[in-house]
Amino acid sequence: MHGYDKHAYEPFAVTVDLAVLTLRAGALHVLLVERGQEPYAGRWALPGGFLLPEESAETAARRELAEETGLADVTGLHLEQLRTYSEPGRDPRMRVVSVAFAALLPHPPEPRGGGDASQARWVPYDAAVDLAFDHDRILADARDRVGAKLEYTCLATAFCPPEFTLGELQQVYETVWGTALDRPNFRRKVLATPGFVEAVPGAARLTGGRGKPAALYRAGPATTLHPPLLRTPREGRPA
Amino acid sequence: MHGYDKHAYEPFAVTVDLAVLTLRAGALHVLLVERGQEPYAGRWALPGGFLLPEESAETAARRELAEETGLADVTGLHLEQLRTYSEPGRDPRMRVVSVAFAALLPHPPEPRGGGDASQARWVPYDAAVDLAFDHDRILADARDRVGAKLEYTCLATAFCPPEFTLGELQQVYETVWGTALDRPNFRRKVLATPGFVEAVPGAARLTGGRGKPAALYRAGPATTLHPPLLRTPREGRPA
DNA sequence: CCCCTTAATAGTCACTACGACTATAAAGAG
DNA sequence: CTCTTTATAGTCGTAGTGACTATTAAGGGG
Repeated sequence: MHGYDKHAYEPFAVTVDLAVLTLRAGALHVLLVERGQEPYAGRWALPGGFLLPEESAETAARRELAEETGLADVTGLHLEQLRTYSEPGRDPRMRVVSVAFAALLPHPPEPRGGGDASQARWVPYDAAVDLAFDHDRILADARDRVGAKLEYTCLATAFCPPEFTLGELQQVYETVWGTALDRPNFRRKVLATPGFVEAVPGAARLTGGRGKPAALYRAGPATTLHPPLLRTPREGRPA
Repeated sequence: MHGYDKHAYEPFAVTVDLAVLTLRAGALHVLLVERGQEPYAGRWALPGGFLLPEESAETAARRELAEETGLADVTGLHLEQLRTYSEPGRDPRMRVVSVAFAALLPHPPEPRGGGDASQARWVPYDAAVDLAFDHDRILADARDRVGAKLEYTCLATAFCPPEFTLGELQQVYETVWGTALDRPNFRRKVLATPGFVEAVPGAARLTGGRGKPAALYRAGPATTLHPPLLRTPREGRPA
């Protein structure tokens, strides 16, 4: 362990891969880049790249996101380590160990290609298939993780702008989980959880024109939900 | 991204570190090895070591566990990736990225030193301080993760032998969480969760001699708890 | 042998959380 | 003005659970 004598020290390439998720027009989207070179040239992939000698995986993840997509200094970016993929053969060129991240952001700007990516684009989650490397699996793992964390953390606000309506917050849950939620019950639950959201006094937003204006809320100081907001097996009514 | 042109490919050493947890005499213990060489020679550390070229991190974790501690082919070992630690400078010798695992096992055998470890030993969790590298942090993260997963998964049975009493299962929760639970309520909850445990027909075990013999149970097919078994802020009565 | 202790198991009660639902309020469209 | 849409308020019944009390089945000490 941690010694040179017993096992030869073998060098590995270490990369980061990012599953950047957001909500656009009520649908879950993921940020993909088109690969400019072999292997998998022309195929879509998650943004990512090699770790530099003097940076942590978290730092590298932010740098790569900025470089490849032009999403520099995004406000409200939630970055979270997913897991590390280390199966031999996952990169046909060489031995690569990749630290995968899930990133959530609100109000996504339009990305541009850059770095090694010929272009970058938001792609609906369901259309993001047949990706390069094992990125299909990483993306699925990211969605699973995010869906699970919605249950017992306040993560959902990471998909929302600084001020949002409860309807928008509910849309986050409905979109990620793929289920419909009862609006009064959702509202009761969120407001009953101390620190989840805070009312913005006197503010309201017209919801796309029609209907009663909704009150605005900000994310509160809480990070976990006690008790959790469970996604029950059979919930909601048809949308 | 994943190209050679833009960034130089920098080699890293990749290791695995294991936080192997078990219950001994009603207390949480962690498996530690004494380092045989610099850096941190003589200090206690989590078992672990370098990844070999043709193995995944999971494979390496099992191999290192066997090599360094003599715990070869342990039955009922639960191995789970925790996260990857990649801060520069976490190893004074060189740039090392480490994939950390949490491992749970029942009825631990007495380990022996081996490999690069001069000795291996079960250490009570609270006594496992001042470890080498950033292993204090990894160990704390492992305990947090296990404690959280007890709430919404059937992980607790991984600490128990194949057949166990509900009292033993409750001890797992109480020990990891550090709280006392009400026995009748715990029982009601566990038995009401389909697939958590299955009764072993006609079997009972004398519980240390005194008291009514307890019925024996096996782990059931379920993996998640719906609804979860929450550790509430103020729970239980003084032990 | 009886009674005490210990631990497992059974059952009660009240309160909370929540799913399902109805009702009201406030906006725009026609 | 009325219809539609969306937000918000409130009601009702039930499942889950915290806090208990009661009973059962073992060993130990007199």
